[in-house]
Amino acid sequence: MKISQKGLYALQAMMMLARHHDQGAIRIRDIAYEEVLPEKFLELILLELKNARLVESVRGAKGGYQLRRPPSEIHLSEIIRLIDGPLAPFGDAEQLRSLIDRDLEHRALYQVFLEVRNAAAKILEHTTLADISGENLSKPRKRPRQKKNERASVLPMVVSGNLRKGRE
Amino acid sequence: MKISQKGLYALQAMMMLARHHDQGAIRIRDIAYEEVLPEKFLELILLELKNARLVESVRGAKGGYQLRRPPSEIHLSEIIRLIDGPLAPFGDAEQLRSLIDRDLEHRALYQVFLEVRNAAAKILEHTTLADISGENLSKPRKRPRQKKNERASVLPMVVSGNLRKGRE
DNA sequence: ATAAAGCCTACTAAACGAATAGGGTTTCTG
DNA sequence: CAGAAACCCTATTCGTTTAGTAGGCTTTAT
Repeated sequence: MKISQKGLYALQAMMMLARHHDQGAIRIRDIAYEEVLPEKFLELILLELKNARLVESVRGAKGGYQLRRPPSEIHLSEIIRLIDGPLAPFGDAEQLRSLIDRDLEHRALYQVFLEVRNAAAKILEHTTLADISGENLSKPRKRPRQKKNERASVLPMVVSGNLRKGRE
Repeated sequence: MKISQKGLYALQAMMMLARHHDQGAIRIRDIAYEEVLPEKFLELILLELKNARLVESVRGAKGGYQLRRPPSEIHLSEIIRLIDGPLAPFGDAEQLRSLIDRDLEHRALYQVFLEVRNAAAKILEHTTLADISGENLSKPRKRPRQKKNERASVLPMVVSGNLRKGRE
């Protein structure tokens, strides 16, 4: 899966809405300004997010956008799938399963593709806006406590020694 | 990371060359025929694989292509990075690390992207052509034995109960 | 009434993806 | 040594996608 510029904008906008959750509707202009996104393009993205029922709009003067669910119940996978399509590196999961069944010659290759998509899904289907938007101001009633540097579960802290091999 | 049609062709061609490893050079036409790939397009791909020194060519009549290393020493990540670029879902690993350092607002998001890329890298940097090309005829001197259904390490056997949620 | 918002469709320029075309160069073989 | 058989390499094409921009329409607060 490739995340496009548009996909990144969508994620950033959603993070911003998560930060300002329970502050009522936020205007497109304010989101665009705060996140430094092209306003008209953002408008299209929010429209899409609204049609997918991830956000809701308030029309007319004093209108704007807000999340339809609490940040802790919106997974990154939902946003990414909506804007950039399936998580699999090639085709989608269903297609890969079918190829694994039918294309004996390349079965093992598609199996690897499916493994990659499952690894991505595992992460993105378990990470929510609450995990990444730095707004544990709302309901942080889980786990003992953590002074600063919250969301320790999501940030693997340096991710450890990394197989680096030239490019990438 | 998104694997393009071209990337898939490259992987298929390499798998084919792996199967016919130690049989000398194979003509483009034969690869194209056996794998059912557009011949002229495949030619470009092989040229690229040659320039990246993953394969070598024999020119003139009776010429063709062959792997430069044994299949067990060619990782899928090498082919994918060459043809389709970095494994990260957005930018590349280096860029993501830099964004994690510099963009405090979106730090956690980029961290998630990096996790996804690391998960993909872990799989693709550890899977070789030998693992997926079904040619354990060469040097199968590892692990006790396995009658049929070899390469058990690579095929997670159904991948277990899968978080399925509508699309993907 | 009017201004402030979101709604929605259309358009565009540039880049990318997937090929195709065709002549050039090298090498085997008779 | 003359073909023919291969790979070599650059250019071109055509359709799609990406990343926007434009602008009028509708709804609502004041």
